[in-house]
Amino acid sequence: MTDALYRPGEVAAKAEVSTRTLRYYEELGLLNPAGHSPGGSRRYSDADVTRVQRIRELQQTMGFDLDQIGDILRAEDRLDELRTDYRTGRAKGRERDLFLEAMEINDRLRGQVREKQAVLKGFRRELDATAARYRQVASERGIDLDDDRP
Amino acid sequence: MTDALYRPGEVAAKAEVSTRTLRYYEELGLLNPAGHSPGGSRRYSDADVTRVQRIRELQQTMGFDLDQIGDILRAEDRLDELRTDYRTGRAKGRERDLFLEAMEINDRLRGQVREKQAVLKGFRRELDATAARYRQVASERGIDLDDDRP
DNA sequence: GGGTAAGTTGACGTTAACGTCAACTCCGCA
DNA sequence: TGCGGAGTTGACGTTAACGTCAACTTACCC
Repeated sequence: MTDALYRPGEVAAKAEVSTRTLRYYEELGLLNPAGHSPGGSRRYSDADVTRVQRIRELQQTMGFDLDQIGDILRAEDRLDELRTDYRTGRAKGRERDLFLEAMEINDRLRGQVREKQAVLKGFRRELDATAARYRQVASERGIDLDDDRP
Repeated sequence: MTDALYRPGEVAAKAEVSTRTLRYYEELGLLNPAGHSPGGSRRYSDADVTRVQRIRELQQTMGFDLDQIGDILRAEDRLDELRTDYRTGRAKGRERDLFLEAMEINDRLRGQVREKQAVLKGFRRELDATAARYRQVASERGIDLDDDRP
């Protein structure tokens, strides 16, 4: 249970973003500092740090824009909410509805990921096929591609 | 061998982009109309159309920006060039070098795709795991998620 | 407790990837 | 051959995702 709080600069370094970016994410409602110093300076938790890293991953390698990322994060936050509701017994007779909502959110995300995976797979197949063609022609011509000649 | 030529508006419709986008791609050197009408209006070939579609795919689902896409397209164009050089015998004694260059280009692209695939796989595993947890807890509690109650 | 590095808000600047006029020109066909 | 829709260049507008600068205020460290 590490409940350390970090200053903006530290978080920025850890997540490889600028402090401006942290404030921008906050402005968009994607990130909220775990707390503030008595003077009003932002203090971030470990969870905040991983959240920033997650945003970057979703943005860079998944290609989502910050708006879609907002949707995803809100969905995930909602899942956490539902879980707590459930565990604290606050769900009363609504457990099944909670589960259904949670799984619907989950399914939506999975759909998006699968789509991207399919496109990537196709792209990669092309590349592999091209590589194979090169190798074959080379071998037909008796050219050794693996040998590192001086 | 369909050597039909299309007008900007037709291409825009086929590829679901604006004519402005076509001119922008041309400005960036990503796309060059197969020809022009006597009066100077652009005329595109089928190859041009698929090139536009490819640009969009690389941009939207692969998350590359137009600059990186430029690199990729140039690499692929270079591969074509090498192939023609090779087939027309223009390569003389350089065949092996040509192959090596071609495969290096190919490998770079494959590396980028693999990276993205890895991240996607991880993301999807998380989602699957979450879904599995929900299902398990639900079954433990005797909640039937598949049934559509009225 | 005083200096300096770090943080704050506010505002304007920047870049990519187009959208949107405006003012002409071109193309196809009746 | 004339006319309405499609195309052309040039220029300026727009949005997302920050960068940057200014003018202060806070936070630590000796």
